[in-house]
Amino acid sequence: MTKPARPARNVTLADVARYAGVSSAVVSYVVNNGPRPVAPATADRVREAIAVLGYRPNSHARALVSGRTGILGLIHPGTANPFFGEYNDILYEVATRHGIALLNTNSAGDATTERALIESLARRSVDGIVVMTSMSPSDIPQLHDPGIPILFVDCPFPIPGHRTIGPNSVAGARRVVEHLIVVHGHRDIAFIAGAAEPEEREQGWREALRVHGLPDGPLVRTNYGLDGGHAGARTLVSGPDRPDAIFVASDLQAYGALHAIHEEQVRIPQDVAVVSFDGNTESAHTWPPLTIVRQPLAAMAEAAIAGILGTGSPRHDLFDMDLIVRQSCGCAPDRTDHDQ
Amino acid sequence: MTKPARPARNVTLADVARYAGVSSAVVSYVVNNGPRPVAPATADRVREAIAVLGYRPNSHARALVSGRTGILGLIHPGTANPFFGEYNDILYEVATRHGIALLNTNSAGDATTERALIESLARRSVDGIVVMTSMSPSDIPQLHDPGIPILFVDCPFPIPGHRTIGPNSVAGARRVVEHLIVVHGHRDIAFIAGAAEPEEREQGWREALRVHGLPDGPLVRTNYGLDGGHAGARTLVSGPDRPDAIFVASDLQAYGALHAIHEEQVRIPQDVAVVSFDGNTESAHTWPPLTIVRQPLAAMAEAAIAGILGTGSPRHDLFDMDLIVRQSCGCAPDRTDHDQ
DNA sequence: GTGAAAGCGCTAACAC
DNA sequence: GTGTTAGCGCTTTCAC
Repeated sequence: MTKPARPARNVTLADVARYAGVSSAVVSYVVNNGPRPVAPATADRVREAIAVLGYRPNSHARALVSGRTGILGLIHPGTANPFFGEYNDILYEVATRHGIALLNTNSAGDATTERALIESLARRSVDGIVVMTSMSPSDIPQLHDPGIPILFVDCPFPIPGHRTIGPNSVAGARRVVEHLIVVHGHRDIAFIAGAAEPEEREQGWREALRVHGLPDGPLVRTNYGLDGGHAGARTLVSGPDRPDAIFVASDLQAYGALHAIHEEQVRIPQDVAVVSFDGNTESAHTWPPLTIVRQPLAAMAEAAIAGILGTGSPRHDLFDMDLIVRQSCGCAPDRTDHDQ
Repeated sequence: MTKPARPARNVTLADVARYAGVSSAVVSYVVNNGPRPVAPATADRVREAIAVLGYRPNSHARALVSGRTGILGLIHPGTANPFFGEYNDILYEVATRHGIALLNTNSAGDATTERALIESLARRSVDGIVVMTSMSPSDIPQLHDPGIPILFVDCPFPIPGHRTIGPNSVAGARRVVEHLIVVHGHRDIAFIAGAAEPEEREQGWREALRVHGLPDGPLVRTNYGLDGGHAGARTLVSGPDRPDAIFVASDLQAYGALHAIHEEQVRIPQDVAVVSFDGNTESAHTWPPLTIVRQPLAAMAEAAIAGILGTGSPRHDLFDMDLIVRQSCGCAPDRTDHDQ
């Protein structure tokens, strides 16, 4: 990556100062609107010099002096998963509103990679790190202090010494499963789980069943991808005792599940109802449109950025999820529901 | 993992030097493996000092001296769109392999925002910018030289003075439409277009029709989102003269289109075949699974990173797309096709 | 093989 | 209201 061909030397503050006939301090004051006042006429001259010379402050020099970079590290498990893609967009929007930029990295959902990324991001001297974590409680002990603030989002459990944010998964899962029970009268409700542990969604599913006096339904543990959902649903639906309904642990898995169920020529929701967890935009456009519990991404992103920028006192915050009823559970179609 | 009261001042090279009883130059040589040799014993002492003190080089000081940051700016239209989400992941993978980090920004598909982002990224002193561009040829004149290398990906047209990379959309579109004509004998093939201009996909569609002596089919111009595809397909399918088949300009629109067609109780592919353009992972799991032409993301990402890191001589490269046949066109199911 | 020292471009005391 | 200047932490030339 040899790239010398650029202007021999970049335009610096000193150049601007010379051109405007002022000191470099004044140029700095103008550029930063402070911390000291500058006479309007002088400021104009400086601004003109900046324009003429095409001056652009060197953010590294600035960071070196001020100690802050205006850049936050972000670790996600891959934006190919639309859930994290949407989360990423919202986090970006909030961060931008705060004038801060995001250095994106991809953990591929692996806790070890995630830890390495935290280290590497710290080395890049970011101001802090937001991680859509893939860690289990058992991974926590191996987490070293990177010397900069870290905040965990999409994190179901508290991490001592850190700010953590997540959806209230137990309540969310319970809510959508109870919809299946109470509104549609389903009694044999299966669960397609992800690989995570502990599994709050599983807990919510069990609670709903228990509270309504129902036995545990079948559980298939699989990966969080499309193919995981596909394989899981095929198993559940092709067997002799097909469940009345399936609660799927994530939208992505649900897309795969829908596919498998259609392949098996089983009707949704007549033969088997399907509901899922996350609430991607696309879940409104599957066939049939998915009934889901949605994570309040905007609120969580807001809290995350505020948290990492603020004092970040260790705390675990759970956000309530919204039930969005569409057709895959058996509810009547509503021509406008896909706009939600 | 309680935060062990952050050291008042960060550990610097000088601290390490002092601790190891050497000069700061030697520490630098050890840290960077050069440019001058260090005696093994000395190097070991230095490495120990680094470990003991928990020294972490300050990347900004380094960037200030070296003039390079190891960070590339990336502009995408939003990772909520899984196509760009996947593109983002692959670009990250390739960039990481080259030891460089990515500062992500979101243009929301708006050319004006995109230009502003280029400016703002340049101000952040990145080494270069990769743009998944949303510009039309008419936006080009307003593009100012940001003083750092820019490379445009997902760019259908050449931009004077810049390296541009894109899929061979005309050929790709033509290929999938010809599949509809040649293999399935469809004659009345509609097109759901995106808002882009010029529209190479439209051109490919027209070419396929023309070459086979078919009249132009109906065209619906809409936005690139799920709802655009939904509305477009509803229009096409609910009218009196429903086409035999629909070519949709992007996967995301196709998802919406599939939804609308199911809602209208029109069978796919028996009553209307659907094919689309991009090739997201999810397209293998829609119902029915989509026949698509796929963009060779890996190859394009490789070329993009190599291009921005290299000399970047202005050039326009088009990459051939792959036809992936699944069921939405009318081809027979294949139990393994969703693994593609 | 190692050390001294000159900056990289900027901010913010501090002096005037 | 403006100028002078001392660093921020690092790389690298140049002496030894």
